[in-house]
Amino acid sequence: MALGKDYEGQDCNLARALELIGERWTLLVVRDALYGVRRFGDFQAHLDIPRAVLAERLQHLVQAGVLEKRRYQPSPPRDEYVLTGMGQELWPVVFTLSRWAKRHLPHAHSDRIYRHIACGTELGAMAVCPVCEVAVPAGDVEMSPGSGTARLDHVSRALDRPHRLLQPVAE
Amino acid sequence: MALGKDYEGQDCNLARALELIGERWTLLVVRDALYGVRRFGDFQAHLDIPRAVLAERLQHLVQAGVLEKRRYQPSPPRDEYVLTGMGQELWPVVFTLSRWAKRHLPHAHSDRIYRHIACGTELGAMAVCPVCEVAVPAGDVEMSPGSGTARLDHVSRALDRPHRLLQPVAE
DNA sequence: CAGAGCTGGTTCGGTGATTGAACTGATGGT
DNA sequence: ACCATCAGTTCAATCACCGAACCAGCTCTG
Repeated sequence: MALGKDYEGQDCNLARALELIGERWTLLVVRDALYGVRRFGDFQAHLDIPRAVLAERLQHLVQAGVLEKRRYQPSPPRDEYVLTGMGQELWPVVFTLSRWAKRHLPHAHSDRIYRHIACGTELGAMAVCPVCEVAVPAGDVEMSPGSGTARLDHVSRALDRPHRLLQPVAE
Repeated sequence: MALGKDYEGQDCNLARALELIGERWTLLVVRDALYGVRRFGDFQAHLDIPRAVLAERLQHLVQAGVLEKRRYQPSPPRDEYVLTGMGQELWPVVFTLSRWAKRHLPHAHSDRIYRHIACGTELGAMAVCPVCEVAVPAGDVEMSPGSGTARLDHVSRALDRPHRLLQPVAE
């Protein structure tokens, strides 16, 4: 969002959360991270976001402890951004909101399907597996794309195959 | 946020949802509506939001079908904004995000407590009642304020007493 | 009946965030 | 030496947000 960025007067958990992940693009960055996107260029290609904004958002998320910046090769020095435990626990938020949109917003096409890997069942309300009756964490979820994407970048193509959440997208 | 407002390239439910409720203030308006705030002046007093922005957000939410504008007195003509079914189903989103903030963000004080009215149990993950084992809709939730608010407006004071969600705040 | 007050907005100039395009810098491949 | 890749940074123009002031319909009070 273009937000002035704080909600100072609101002494409320929700407002605190929104100061962090309520900024424009931020929750989509988290979603991509859940999908296994880790590199600056991959976020950029998939989200089509101005590089300056992406850099700023990643830095915020690292500062807040949602992402961790981690060197994956020494030379040339390259870093990747990986979700921390705290970041992974945003999965229910992302899932719940996405599910709401699917049920209530008209133009929500491209419905990806999320299954509990242990049993293959599609997740129900609140990211709970209706068979196992447990809340399924992101790492135990497989995503299969619904109708395929209209995007052509390499990240979108990689995500067009069934894919375990948090697993790095194949290059 | 100052958000540009669309995420055109993202053929994704989440992006659709964020185009609507991802704008600055919007989710706080929904939260207040869940708390039973209905009138323009009450939203304004409680959120401390510029009136122009509030007017625009309310209009968006009405257009999208999240809120309904309803005349509550003929003369002088006065309207109130009430959550539709679609709007009420944002409760799990609000609860999940609020709970995440409470668990993971440092300065999340003022933790309100949410109980299942039928049995008095505090809600667990995903807005599920741990005793009854059902997902509790907003109308069956009672909120009690945790540590009391720092705000002095009449809406905050009204919400400082235990209160059933969706029930209009007493004037 | 004049004037003040309440509710629910709209208008407006100034500030700050976002955008896209161009540029940098370190490194590696040929 | 030359080109390419990755991960950013810089910059001018645009857009959204901000707060304060203004407005309109109606009612209440003196």
